[in-house]
Amino acid sequence: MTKDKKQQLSEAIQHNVLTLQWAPGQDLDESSLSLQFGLSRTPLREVFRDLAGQGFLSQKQHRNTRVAELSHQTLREFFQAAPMIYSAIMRLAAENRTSVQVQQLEMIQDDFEQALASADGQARSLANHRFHKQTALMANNRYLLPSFERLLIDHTRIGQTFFRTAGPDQPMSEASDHHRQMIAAISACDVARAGDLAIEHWNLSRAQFAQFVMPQSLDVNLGQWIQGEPS
Amino acid sequence: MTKDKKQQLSEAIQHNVLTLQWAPGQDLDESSLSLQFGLSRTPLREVFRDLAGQGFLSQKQHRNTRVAELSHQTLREFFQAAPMIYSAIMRLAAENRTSVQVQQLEMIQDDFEQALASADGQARSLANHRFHKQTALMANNRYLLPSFERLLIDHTRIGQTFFRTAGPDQPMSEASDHHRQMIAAISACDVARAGDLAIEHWNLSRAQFAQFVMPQSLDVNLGQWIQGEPS
DNA sequence: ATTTGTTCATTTGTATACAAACTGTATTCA
DNA sequence: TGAATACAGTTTGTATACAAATGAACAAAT
Repeated sequence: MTKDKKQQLSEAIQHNVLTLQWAPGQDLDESSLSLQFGLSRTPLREVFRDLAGQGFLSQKQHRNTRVAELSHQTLREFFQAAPMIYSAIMRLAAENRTSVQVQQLEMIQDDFEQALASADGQARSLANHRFHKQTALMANNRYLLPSFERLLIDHTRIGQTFFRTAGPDQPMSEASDHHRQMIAAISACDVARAGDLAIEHWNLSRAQFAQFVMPQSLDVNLGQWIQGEPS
Repeated sequence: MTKDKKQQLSEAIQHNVLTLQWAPGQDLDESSLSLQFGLSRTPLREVFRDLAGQGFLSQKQHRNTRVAELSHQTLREFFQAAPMIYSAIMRLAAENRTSVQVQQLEMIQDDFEQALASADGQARSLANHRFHKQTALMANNRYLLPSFERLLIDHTRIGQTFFRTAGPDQPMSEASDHHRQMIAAISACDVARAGDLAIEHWNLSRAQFAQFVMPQSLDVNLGQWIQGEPS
């Protein structure tokens, strides 16, 4: 049972984008990818279009498809939207979750803790991604989902540095504690508590961002400077 | 300068979906549409995919593309998400707007008032759609935008009945007043006031929904009953 | 009489050839 | 030398032919 090739391609792209193996703004080549995945350009372009719609890639007329940019302006918009959406998703998850979904979330959290124990930054980060994606599934709201997923994509990309660098110590285990408390709140349908936890968890992330992102954001500005200067 | 055919097609589809000329759940035929618009199936399918990603259409593997459904469950999710997103967009619009955008919004509002004066329900509804879409542009946040646009699509579809039925009297002029006050708040960068107005405006909509939508929602349930019964 | 299986027509999905648009290089002219 | 332009090569966009999947009609069997 070889899984759908388009699905495989889509997941591979998502993986490469989320883990920063493909850098923000990086160009993608249709023909080489279609060769690599044994697909013709038509279905490949459909996958590109889907992923562009979801915020993984970005497309412009007659220009090559790129990995979605991650600029200074992007970060600003991110901070404006994230706390509200995260807490809303968490509240709705507590309200609408099914018990099966709670069990799945617990399994995902087990994976996350295992990943934390390992030294593999990508595994940690992706497990964290899956955890939050599952909460969004539990919230079960088609209107909020697209915004949340876009936030999560960039949150995961920004968090790469953090998950790669940090050991299995303080802030990591704090995040994991939050996850456990979230599961408890969601499981108990405690809407208010779930919302509060989202904010608390978010504040932890914000601290990480301040530490790890700002240098990168500086790099971006530097790049613009260099481009603007005479050679 | 004949505009891009794909663009034309996309706008035509959006129009038909928003005005309910194409009913929720209605099947679309690729070959007939591609004939009609003088496009081959390849670019047509790309437009379908885009619009499905934006929430106008819905697609499933090996099944024909349909107009996005509008079910009882959808409405429930709509009411859970709309107040929060609407007020957030309005607050951000007040924060981030440019003066050019304010001028554009005023022009759109003029169109809206003209449409109200006319008897054309579609024109009213679409003008209202454009007004709110412009506020979303002013909010200038790529994360919130997709959720807001999805909400607006279904808001406009649900509102069709209302805009078609009502005369140019009480609730209509109240909505228009709200728009004017929103423009003032946004123009003055009064973030809190803009957020409050969004809620107020939304409550007006909610009242309309209670009046006009519930019968439709009953129809849906009825349809399910009939299907479940032996003939 | 209802269910199960098979066939065929229709529709969706993919490959490929071709057309249009863009990018970089070289050449021309001031 | 420098700007503008024309050309070539590469990449994106479209048309079309073909393959795969689905659903409806009909036959067979329990």
